[in-house]
Amino acid sequence: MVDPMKRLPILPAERALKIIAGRWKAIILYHLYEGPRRLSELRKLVPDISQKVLIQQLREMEEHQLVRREIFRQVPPRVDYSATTLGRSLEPVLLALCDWGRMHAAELDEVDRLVDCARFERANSGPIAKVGEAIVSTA
Amino acid sequence: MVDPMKRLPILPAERALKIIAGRWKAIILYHLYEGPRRLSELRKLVPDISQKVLIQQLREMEEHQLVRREIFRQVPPRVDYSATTLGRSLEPVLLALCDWGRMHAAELDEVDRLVDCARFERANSGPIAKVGEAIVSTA
DNA sequence: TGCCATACAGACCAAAAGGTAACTATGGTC
DNA sequence: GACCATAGTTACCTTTTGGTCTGTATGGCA
Repeated sequence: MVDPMKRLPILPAERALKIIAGRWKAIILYHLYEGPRRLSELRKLVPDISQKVLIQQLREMEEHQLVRREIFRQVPPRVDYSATTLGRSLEPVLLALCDWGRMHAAELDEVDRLVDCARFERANSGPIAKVGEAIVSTA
Repeated sequence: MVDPMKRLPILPAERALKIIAGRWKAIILYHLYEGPRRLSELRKLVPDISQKVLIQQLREMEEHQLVRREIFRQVPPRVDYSATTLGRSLEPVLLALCDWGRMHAAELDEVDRLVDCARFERANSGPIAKVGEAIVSTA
């Protein structure tokens, strides 16, 4: 049995990082913000992730209460994953990370390599702000 | 030789996470925000990190241009590390992470275990906001 | 009876990240 | 010549994370 809820870091910023820094968590959350999704749907939405890891990441997020898991007893089985309030509260933070990531790429002249993070970048889609300008999108 | 500047993720949010999610990067940056620091000083400020890993993290941040390294040819040698503009631009993001981490701990009733992140939490030191309220400290 | 779909679990492996401890280099001081 | 301090490097090991592939349970359907 895996230690349930093994202690998170005591420094808040590290705690937050530990919770969201999983290889696929941001993308998964991003899809869950649009509404509940079944495992099979998520697999299609994030095709590069293996099923085991997908479930792993979902379980960790469930443990940290970012995600809710609902089971419908049917055959074949149906399970819905959705973002909790706590999970949704992460959206502005992810948005800030996204903005900063874009800016960082701009500074290093690598914007071309970047892909849009659709919803995450709503705010400023124009020319990317450089260091002097606004950094966190004032929610 | 380690691959210099191996490609960062194409999704901005993931890129940002990759850059700042190192085990000690947030704390190191936090100390560099106060001014330039020598390696020996950082070692005292962050006693739990080993010298090898400290240097590793600094080098990665240098590569990503969050940190500047200045060498003064003296005996014994002197090397100063300081936050670049790009590094400083991360402060509001770390602040947002810190706030969210505090809130997350509050929701899970684990505030007691938390340690203050001094500068990172300047804004609201009063009772920690719960989910409904402001999440990102409006910089 | 065998096949389908869904949602898992488990064995096993590989790479990355983090950590320990010992070694190098420089040139001053005792 | 031995020792000091600073700022590294190196070999080696452990843990964590991510990944592949195969197996399982359920009950409907042909």
